[in-house]
Amino acid sequence: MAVTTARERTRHEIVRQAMDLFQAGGYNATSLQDIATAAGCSKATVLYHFSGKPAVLAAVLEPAAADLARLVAAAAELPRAAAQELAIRQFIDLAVVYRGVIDVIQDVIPMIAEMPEIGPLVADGIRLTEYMAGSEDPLERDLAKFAVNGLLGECRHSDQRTAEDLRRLCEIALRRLLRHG
Amino acid sequence: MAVTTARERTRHEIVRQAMDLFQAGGYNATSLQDIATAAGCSKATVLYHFSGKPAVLAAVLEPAAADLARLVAAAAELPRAAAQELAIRQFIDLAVVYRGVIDVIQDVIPMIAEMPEIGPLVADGIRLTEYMAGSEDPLERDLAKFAVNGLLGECRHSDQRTAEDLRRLCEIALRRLLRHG
DNA sequence: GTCTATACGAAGATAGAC
DNA sequence: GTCTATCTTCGTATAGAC
Repeated sequence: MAVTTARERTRHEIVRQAMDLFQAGGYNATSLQDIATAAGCSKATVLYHFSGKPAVLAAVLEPAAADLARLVAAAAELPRAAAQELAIRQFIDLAVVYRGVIDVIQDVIPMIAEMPEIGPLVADGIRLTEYMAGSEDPLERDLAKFAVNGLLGECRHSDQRTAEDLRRLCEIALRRLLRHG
Repeated sequence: MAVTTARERTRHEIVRQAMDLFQAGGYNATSLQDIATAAGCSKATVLYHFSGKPAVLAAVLEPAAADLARLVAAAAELPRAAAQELAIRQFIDLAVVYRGVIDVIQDVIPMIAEMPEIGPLVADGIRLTEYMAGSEDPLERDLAKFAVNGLLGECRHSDQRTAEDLRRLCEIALRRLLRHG
């Protein structure tokens, strides 16, 4: 698919500009008009390519969502202890790589229930916390969710922290919080 | 002050209804019209009593903000180890008592920078994490923030968990994350 | 002082011309 | 496929009734 249609070019440019705007100013503070202006088209054009603002968000999150889905699928093939090991290690990798995207997600958590477009991402996220817990004990599961919430918070304004600092902090926090069972 | 003026009654009713609506549907999803209708007055009346929607939020958060300010002031009087002890124990108490309010705060974190009305609350929250860290080591401070972020997340949809479960989870998580130094 | 009525600009979204 | 024009609802502002 080296052929790039006009449709694909416009779509891609909208997603690219939306990503930058979401990261710089947050999802809610970015209007469709802002995105349209940055992409060099009209608001109506954005809404021709995407069914609404949430659909633009879903397109921005898509690469991270795909990697997360791959991780969850891989963990499903493993025995519990190995799945926990994989989930923890890979989750930190994903968090570091996609920390800008996670910063965007923060903005949006309160409205997740009203955005079916990113439902699969959320479902995979929950499944990941279950693998990270490494147990069906409700307390361990809550601690895993606690860990993920803490990590999400650390990705806020993630441009003010180096990738190495973030990785080190995540490793220590997850080691302290999890696998005490 | 047993005398309740009409002014105070209207104001109080607006705050009470706003609290319920914010908790049920979130701050962003609740319009001034919703609040006015629930309180049995017009949108303009809400804006007569409060300078804008953020001011309504500040009034809703005020009791929690006052208790947090008292806690921070008390911690400031103590030596570091005692302040850490107090901060951790009391923070859990506040989180359990005000878990509904914390649920509301979640909705609003992304826009905190543009809401000077709740600036003092935020400043006290940051100071509290410093006491909870019990050290000026940047890593311990980040872990304390990590702990607070995790706890905020656990207060989401807090009506689906008993106060005892929440308290137990918080105590375990904070014990694991903090005072390892 | 307390409140209603009305109006404004910007938001997300839709309809229809080109 | 992209545009302009339009709709509704939001937060906000103000003029004036009682």
